[in-house]
Parts: sequence; C-alpha cells; structure tokens
Amino acid sequence: MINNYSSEDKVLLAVDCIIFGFDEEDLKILLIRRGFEPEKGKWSLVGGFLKSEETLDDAARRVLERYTGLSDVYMEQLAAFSEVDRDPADRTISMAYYALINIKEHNEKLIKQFSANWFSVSQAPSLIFDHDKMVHFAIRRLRTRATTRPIGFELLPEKFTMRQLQKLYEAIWDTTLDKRNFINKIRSLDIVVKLDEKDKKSSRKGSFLYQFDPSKYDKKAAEGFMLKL
Amino acid sequence: MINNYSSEDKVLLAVDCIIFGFDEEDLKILLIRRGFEPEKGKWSLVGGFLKSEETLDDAARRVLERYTGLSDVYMEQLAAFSEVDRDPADRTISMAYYALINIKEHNEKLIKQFSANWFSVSQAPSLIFDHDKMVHFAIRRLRTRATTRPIGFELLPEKFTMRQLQKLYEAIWDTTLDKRNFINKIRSLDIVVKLDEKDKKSSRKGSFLYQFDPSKYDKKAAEGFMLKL
DNA sequence: GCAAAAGTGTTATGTCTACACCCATGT
DNA sequence: ACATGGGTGTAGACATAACACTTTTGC
Repeated sequence: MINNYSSEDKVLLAVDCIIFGFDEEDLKILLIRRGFEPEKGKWSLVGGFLKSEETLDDAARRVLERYTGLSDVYMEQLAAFSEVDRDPADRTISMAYYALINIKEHNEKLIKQFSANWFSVSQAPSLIFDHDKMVHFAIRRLRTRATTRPIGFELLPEKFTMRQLQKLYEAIWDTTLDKRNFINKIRSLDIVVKLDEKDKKSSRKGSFLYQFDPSKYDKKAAEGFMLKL
Repeated sequence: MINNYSSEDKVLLAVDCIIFGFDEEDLKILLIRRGFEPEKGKWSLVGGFLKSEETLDDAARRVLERYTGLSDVYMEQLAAFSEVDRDPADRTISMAYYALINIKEHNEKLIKQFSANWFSVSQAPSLIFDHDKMVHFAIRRLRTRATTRPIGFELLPEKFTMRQLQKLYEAIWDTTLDKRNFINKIRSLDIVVKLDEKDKKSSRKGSFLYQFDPSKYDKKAAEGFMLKL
C-alpha cells in the first residue's frame, strides 16, 4: 500500500496576511475589497490558497508579493483558524501570517489595481469571516515580539530618527514613552549606530539619523539578551 | 456560482500533539510506536487527521482523548509544519499542538495498547518526519508561556508542595533556582493558597500543600500582571 | 527674537539576587 | 541524638521610572 491516508478528508488551506505598515504616526494594516463571492466587495485581508507544491511560508510570500510587489520581507506564521463554518462557500482552514513592511516601498499601482487601502488599526472597518480575530491576534503577537526582538526596524526606513522609532513603539503599544528613558534604553542595547547625517524635515534644528546594525544585534542575540521597553 | 474555489488544491491536514507530563523530577513527553506505514514501528508523536466537520482544536482534543483517556486538558495550538515532502506517503500539512497533563491521571491501559511511553525530553529517541522540530518548538513555547502565565499548575496534582512546583520550573527551564527566592516570588504573586495539610511522603517533617486559586489568578490577570521567574 | 522640536543626566524607587541557619520529625 | 528535608529574612546590586531645562535654527 503506497498511501494509507486515502480514506481521510482533504480540505482547502488558505493563507491570510496581516500586513503592517507605519506612516510616522499610526500603525496601519493593508486591506482590500474582496473581488469575488462570497462577501464580494467587503473589506478583507489579502490571502490566497495553498498550492500543493509549496509550503505555507511560500504561499504567504506569494500572496504578499502579489499585493505589494515586495519580496524578502519580515513575515511570521501566526495561527490557524478552523471554525467549520468560517467560510460559507466551502470548508477552508486559514493560516494567518503577519508581515512588517516599510510603507513607503510598496507598489502603489498594485494597491490601486486591487482596490487596497491602508487603515489605522484603530480605525479599520470590520472585515469578512474571522479576519477581525486574525488582526487582533496579529497585534497581540506584534506587541509581544516587539518586547523581545527588534522587529520595529522592519517598519521604518533604513535611516530613521529616534523620534520616529519612539513613535513607532508608542503606536505598537498604544502608549506614550519618556523620550530620555527611551533613548537611554535604545543606546544601552547597542544595536543601532548614530550617523553623521541629520533629518531636517521634522524640525528646524534637525535630528540625527540612526541605522539598525544587524551584526551588532546578532552578537547581542547570541548572548541571549532581551529587549524590554 | 456557489463555490468559487473548485479549482484550488485540497490537502490532508493532520494534528500532532506534544503531550507533556511531569513526574516530580523530569519533564516528559508521551510518544508512541507508529502503527502503520510509512515509518511503521518508529517513535512518533500522537496524531490524527482533521475531519471535515471538526475544528483543529476538536481534532487535537480527539487525539489526546484517544491516547490518554483525558478530556478537559490544557492545550494550545503551536504552529503548522508544511514542508512539501515532510510525509513521504502524501502531501500532508500538520498542525502541532501541545498539552499539559497530570502524569498520574492518564489511562495506563491505553498507554499499553498503543505501545506508548513517557520519555524525559532530554532522553527522547529521534522521531519520524519533522516531529523532533515540533518537540523543540513546543519546549520553547512552554518556556515562554511559563514566564507569563501560571501554566505549570496543569502539570501538577491539585495539591502540591512548593518543592514540587520549584522542581517543575527547574525542569522546564533546565536550571536551578534558589528556594527562598522562588517561594518569595510565588507568594508575592498571590495566586496560590497554603492549605493546612502537609505532605509527609517527601520528608519526616512534612511540607505544606498549596493549591492554585483560579479566582485569585483571574483577578491578577485582569490587572495585567506578568509572571517572571 | 521666538517658536518648535532636539538633545541631555540625575535621583528615587522598586526589583532581583545572593546568601546561612534553625526547625520538626521519624528512625 | 541524628539525619533529612522544610522553612524563613536581609542587605547589596541592579534596573526602572520620574523628572526640566538648554540648544539649534528657520522664519
């Protein structure tokens, strides 16, 4: 017998992606108007079905690239959603993924083509199926990840100011932080380098730009440190 | 059109369970000798296929009950494993779950019937497919969960001594802890109650028994505390 | 010269860690 | 009486949190 599993049920497996971006003020997610039934025209996460010759990570990357034009992006598997009637059209199980992208880099044309839109997480419309649950799950995960790993940098341009970084963390946790304590903490982590350039868009004085240093981070991570803000 | 998804691939979805127990000394996992091809006779996690009328959580509970006789157990979804060739017999994706059970309560007969065995996590044999990866993933998750939530109690009898609790945490983290600091920490959390009974099995003097108090914990959890040991 | 954001240190508080001795009991 | 594991408190180190004023420069 080659295959013992022939009597078992097969199901459709989808991936849905919560794509986070940051616009210097708010934490945002990318949503599209669904182009087909059921629930055509309603707001939805971007998603697609797993093909039998790819892994779930492959599928998630394929979906992400299709809707943003971006590859090589920070992504993480979140959780499977499997309520029996979650999709009225057919029995589908969905693996939720979340991605962190630099909001300036995605392909504007694709966004228009798919009637996609960025929404602040606090002002997003309600979504089809169980997608709202997925978004909440993703925000929770993002918050815990941000306390242990420097994932925030994925959401910023390569060069950023301390103010931007602070605002990002404030957006992720929906809180306010003291700027002196914040800067001291970041400096003590020793994972960013201060550049000689200043960003003068935000103020007359201009503020110094910083850059995340992956090699410094890797060294720190190997020692088993933790990032608590 | 009732179903737009008819052209999409369907796959087999399995659940595999890492079942943790604690025998007062070591953290253990329950493994079985696989009863069918491929890899018949090799050590494996307990698992089964998702049926189309149940959720993944249902399937995991069904598997757990089948092999241990236990229901109403702490379980948590871990992650999906989806390498294309992970199971040579057919394209299957597996959702890993982990469960924490009181090792004294499982059904001994079932264990024998399925040629199952408890192994210390440090001495487990190597497993079929990607099950070793699943186990490592589960241990990592267990360690992080144990720092934020009092899941350890799931692995102990209802009444336990501080010594048992400490040994459990030492086993989870593979470390040693100072007993005074440990007890002070647990007391400061205010989620266990000290009983008037003593357990005299472990020493001549006997040691006081404690009990986890879910209502105290819920109150604490609502305030958003964290458990760091 | 003034408005607007950037930059910078210190102190008090709380938390974590290390550490050693007496107690109760069964044999 | 002694061996075995149970139980208890404190002081120093460390990390966190609170806090206000000066600097730069474009207008």
